[in-house]
Amino acid sequence: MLGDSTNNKKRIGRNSMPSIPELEAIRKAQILEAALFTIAENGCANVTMDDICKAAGLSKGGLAHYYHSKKDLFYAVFEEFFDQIFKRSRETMAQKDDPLEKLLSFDWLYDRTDPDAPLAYPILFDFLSITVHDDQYKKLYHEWICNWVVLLSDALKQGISDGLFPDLDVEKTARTISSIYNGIATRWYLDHESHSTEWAIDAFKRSITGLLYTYAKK
Amino acid sequence: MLGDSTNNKKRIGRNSMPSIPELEAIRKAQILEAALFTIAENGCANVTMDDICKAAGLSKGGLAHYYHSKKDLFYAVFEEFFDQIFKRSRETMAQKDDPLEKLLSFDWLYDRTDPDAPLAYPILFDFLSITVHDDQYKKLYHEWICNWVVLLSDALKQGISDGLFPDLDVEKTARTISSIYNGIATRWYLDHESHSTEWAIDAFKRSITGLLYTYAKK
Amino acid sequence: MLGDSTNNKKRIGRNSMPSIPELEAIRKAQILEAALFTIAENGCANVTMDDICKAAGLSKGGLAHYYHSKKDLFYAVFEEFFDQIFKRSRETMAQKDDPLEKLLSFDWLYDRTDPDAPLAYPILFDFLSITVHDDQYKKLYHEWICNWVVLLSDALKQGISDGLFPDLDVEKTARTISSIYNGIATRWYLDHESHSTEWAIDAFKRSITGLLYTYAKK
Amino acid sequence: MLGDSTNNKKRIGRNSMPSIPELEAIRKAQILEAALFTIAENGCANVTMDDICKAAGLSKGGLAHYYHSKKDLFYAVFEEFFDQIFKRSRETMAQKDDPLEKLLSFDWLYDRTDPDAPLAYPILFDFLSITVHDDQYKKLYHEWICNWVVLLSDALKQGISDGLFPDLDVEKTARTISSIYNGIATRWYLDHESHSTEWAIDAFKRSITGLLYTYAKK
DNA sequence: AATGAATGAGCCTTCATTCAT
DNA sequence: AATGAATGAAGGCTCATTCAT
Repeated sequence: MLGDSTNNKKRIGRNSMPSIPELEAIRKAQILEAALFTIAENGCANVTMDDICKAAGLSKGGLAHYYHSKKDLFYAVFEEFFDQIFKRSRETMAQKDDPLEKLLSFDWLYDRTDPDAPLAYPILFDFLSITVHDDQYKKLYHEWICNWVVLLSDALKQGISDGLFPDLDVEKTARTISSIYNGIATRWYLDHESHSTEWAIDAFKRSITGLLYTYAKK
Repeated sequence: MLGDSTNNKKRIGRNSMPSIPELEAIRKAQILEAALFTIAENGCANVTMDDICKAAGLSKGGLAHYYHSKKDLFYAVFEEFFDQIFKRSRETMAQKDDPLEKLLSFDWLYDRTDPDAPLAYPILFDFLSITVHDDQYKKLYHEWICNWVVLLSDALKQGISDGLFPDLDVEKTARTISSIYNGIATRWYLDHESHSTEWAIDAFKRSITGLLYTYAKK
Repeated sequence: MLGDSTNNKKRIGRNSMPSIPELEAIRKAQILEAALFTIAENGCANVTMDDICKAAGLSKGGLAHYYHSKKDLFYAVFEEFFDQIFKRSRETMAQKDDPLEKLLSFDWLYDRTDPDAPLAYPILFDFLSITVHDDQYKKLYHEWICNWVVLLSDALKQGISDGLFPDLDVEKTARTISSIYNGIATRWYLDHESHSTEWAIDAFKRSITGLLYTYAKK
Repeated sequence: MLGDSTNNKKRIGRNSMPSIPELEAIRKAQILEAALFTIAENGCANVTMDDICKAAGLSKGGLAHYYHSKKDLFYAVFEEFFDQIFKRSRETMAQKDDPLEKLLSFDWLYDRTDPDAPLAYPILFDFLSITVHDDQYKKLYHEWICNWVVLLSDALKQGISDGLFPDLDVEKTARTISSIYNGIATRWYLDHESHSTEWAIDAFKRSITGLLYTYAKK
């Protein structure tokens, strides 16, 4: 999960330093987590380094010791975010055997009670709005999509070889499936009033099952 | 189109303006258009009031006379943006007679040579990232989606009564169609390298035609 | 004189604005003067923009309106400083008719009661220490020296044509004279305890009169 | 020479150091030398303690162990600098027998290929600009000048007793000579474009020989 | 209606110094 | 003796907003 610590507001005293060698990794993880929460809650545009310092229990200088600029830190947050989201996606998918169930295994992201939802969506929309004007972010987006397409492609290939799916254009299908997922997710998250979780899951299933046959090569 | 003036950067001489009461409307339109262009180019986070003043050919005080705060101005920009996008969508759809063609008439938004593309996408992503944290924006988003769903629903209803589409749940289908459109558009715009216009149009068509039958009531 | 205003600490009220068109020049002069005093008193290294704001009776933003960065402002201060010092030097020299007296007319700079002394020396030493590491400053230094050499050369030429000085290498002599002046001035200002004004004036005169004959071409 | 070590940037292994009481002297010398180089290269205003730590191959804490504040360290650097410069001056002068040659023996400081030049001048100008506002520095300057005047006075006295120089006011002459040297050196270093080494040496010789007779007591 | 000078809060960043280990 | 993590004050700069003209 994205925010796994139980005490993310605790001030870091000079005494509580865990031995030494992993300190940097530990601190960076603390900072990233604090930043993730803070950004998710308030939006990139409204988050100050001070906010993150407070959330991380560090002073300005302490934070600067690990991340040298706001830009660096934010980018690291997004990298970490995609890592974790992708990790969870892969794990969730791996728990299913049936190829179709694998494709549909992302519906945990349509779950408002899931602890990742209030983090993932705000982060994602901030990410996209930055990406429009930033090539480094564009590259990260591209890589994330690639990873995801590979994941979906594997499930599709398995379905084809199992004879469950028709012979279809795997990559294109995977890209379309993931796009649809994103489209429905956006709507579900931002206009909850008109888009229930049931609608989202249902729409996703219908779209995907429909697609499998439209993309059939013959 | 979103930016319709032909001389968007020209400084406006004070003398050549009509001293009539419509001056306010004229000035507000000038400002909105200038702001729209400026935001689209640089992103909300990077746009200053000064930037917009320059683009609008007005001074700080002049702009303040019409929009009393940055927040007000930006909200007005987004309102205007959705108005114009929706207007164009409706007009484009009205040019088609066939219900299916109506549903597919949005593919002008997958056209990189369309002058609206470099405006609409940046504005949209900025809008979404603000919406996450702002209820006023959430309301505007909701209304925009409603309008769009009505538009699509009309086409769907016509298709059903014409016997071209099966009897399906009109509203849900409309919501799903518009979500899919958004999902594909996001991908197409932000990862052009891997998502061609051909893919986008094709994916959109396949998804929609597939959907029409999955949503059939029986 | 370098600091000519009588009330350089007065706060600038919004009411006291003198008409309009020369406002920028007036403000810039106020700021430069305030900065000059502040730097002279505390040294570049210890002066903050806030100090200068206070001295100039302006807010941070007000100052930024006229000088966009500390670097810009400081450079402008040094430019102004050299302008004024040179202007005074030229005027003082012009008051003498005799060529030798012209060469010696700089002794006003060995006058501790002269209001320029406590400004000029601190500014000069700060300038030189920056110049070591800054090519833009080197250029300004070069130009200043050029101007001064021209001034001295004119006096030397007059002395030669009047038959008062031997035929000598004018430029080299001028450069040496000005260097000697600087050397003595430095000593006089920074080690007053051991270098009286009388010593300075006397040393300067002896050096110059001695020089006139060593530089004779024959 | 000012920077005498051959491996000025090499990191110092802790093990290879003698654990004897002279360690402190060794460390202090390392630090001073590193600081001298760093300040000369970048200027006091631009040098951080970190820069010096890196140059000295020590950590922040390690440096703090020997010099308790930046101010302390910098002052020690300037003390050391004057010591070394003076030492070299005295040795160079001692190599000459003729009193006039002794007076002129400083021309090694007009040598751009001399390894001390790029250190001595930057350090000197930084020193002077600090001295303006600091009484401790003023005292150091005063002492340095005293030492130098003594050195020159000895040569002058020898010249008088040898009958080579007229009977002149020794101290005043010494002060003037050293001032002239400084004046020419400043010019030579900071405006190389217009002041060649030949000019500097020549101007220095002419000034001094001229002086010897103007300062004659009768 | 329009200008733009002026404000001042707020932000990111730097850096000398401290201190537990 | 030496490290380097952490502090926190301070500084330069930005920018939305105000207001006299």
